[in-house]
Amino acid sequence: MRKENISDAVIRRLPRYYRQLSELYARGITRISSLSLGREMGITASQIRQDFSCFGEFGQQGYGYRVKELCEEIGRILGVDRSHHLIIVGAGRLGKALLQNFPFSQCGFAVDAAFDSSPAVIGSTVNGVAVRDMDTIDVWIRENRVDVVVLTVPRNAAQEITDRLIALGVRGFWNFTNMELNNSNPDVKIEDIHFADSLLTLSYRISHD
Amino acid sequence: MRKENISDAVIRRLPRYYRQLSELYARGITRISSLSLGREMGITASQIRQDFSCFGEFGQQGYGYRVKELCEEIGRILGVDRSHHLIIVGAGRLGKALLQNFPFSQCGFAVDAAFDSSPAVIGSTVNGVAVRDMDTIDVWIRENRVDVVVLTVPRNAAQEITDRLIALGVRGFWNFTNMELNNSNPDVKIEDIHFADSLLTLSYRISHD
DNA sequence: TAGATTGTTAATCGATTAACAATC
DNA sequence: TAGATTGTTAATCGATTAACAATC
Repeated sequence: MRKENISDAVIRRLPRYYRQLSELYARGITRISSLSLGREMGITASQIRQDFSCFGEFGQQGYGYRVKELCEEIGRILGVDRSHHLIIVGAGRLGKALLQNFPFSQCGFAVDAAFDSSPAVIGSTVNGVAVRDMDTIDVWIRENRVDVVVLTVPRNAAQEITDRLIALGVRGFWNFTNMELNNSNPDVKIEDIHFADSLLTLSYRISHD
Repeated sequence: MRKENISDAVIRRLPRYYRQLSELYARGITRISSLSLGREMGITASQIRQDFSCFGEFGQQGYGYRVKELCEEIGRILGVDRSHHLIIVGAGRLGKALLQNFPFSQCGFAVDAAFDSSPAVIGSTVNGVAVRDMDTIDVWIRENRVDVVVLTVPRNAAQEITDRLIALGVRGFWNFTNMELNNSNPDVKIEDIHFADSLLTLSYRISHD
């Protein structure tokens, strides 16, 4: 039974399913049951079937799921096939490291440009992506499709730049600034990467039990 | 009422409380009620009081919480005051970027060394930290305290290196390899940073609703 | 003292798990 | 056909919220 409202917990499991199924496919495995997929991932077969059933009926009774088809299906649900357009705002060390290392295209994202306000990097090219003057971002966004902005600017500039980009119509932010960004517009989606929170969680777990 | 078993959901909120309280303290605010803290963070006062009560009684009826004390208390719970010892395994772009940018000391971690197997980086120093030969890591771990290993090695080497480090007694891993690491030892704590999962979650949310 | 706000118990809500009829 | 495994409904479990006596 397809649902209209998918819970956050389910959504956050989708990339894991996608990753696991891609690996199974790479290993040459063509079919899998919820039971064995669950064993590999450390979750119950029940949960897997519940999760998938939010989006449709992808399996066959008595057989299981076809790995390739299910993987593609989940990819479509995640939007991997949509070739979203993305720009990087802040071409410091972190911005550059992402440009050089992160497989944006595998996630369905085309990196169209990077922006920075430092003359030291403006005009340079990182991994085939031109670094442009931050002052020209307004024009650029009006003339180009931008689905997601990767925020790798300094903490203190983060909120101001975000407000400006939202006003220009940007609706997706991948936030590396370690700042909790304020935003009242429900159409704006912000996904935070909080390195410190992650490390502190680990710190807690090695300090206790 | 102090609890023995703290849920994962609570633990993952602790760094957020810590961050928020640090900011309040920096702003010069000395006291806060669960109600106003909740407003700032977008969670209910009830949840805040429940969360804190897992660890002790930090507030005063009719008054609220002293920001400085509560912040320090949560810091202690997270282990920020313990000066944990950490090494970086894999001094490629990502490892270097973390060394240069991440405030390990603010999280209570001392970075004692980095390791890599490439002669191009062995012997160099990144942000004051020496990059050593991966072949010498066994000896090093035996002679030095290592609470956490930051894993920034290539995907295909990740599992093998992890197994080796676990055998050497390492119990905490901050995993940037984008691999699901297998581990059967319940004392070993692994905290994953899955960039791709995060971006795909964002992709889903901008593609739907 | 009166007002405010805690810590905690009880009620609600939502997510996970179990069970099973449907069917490949 | 018999066995396997799905999709879905019902039961359970856990986490969040509400309520309130205790008390600063």
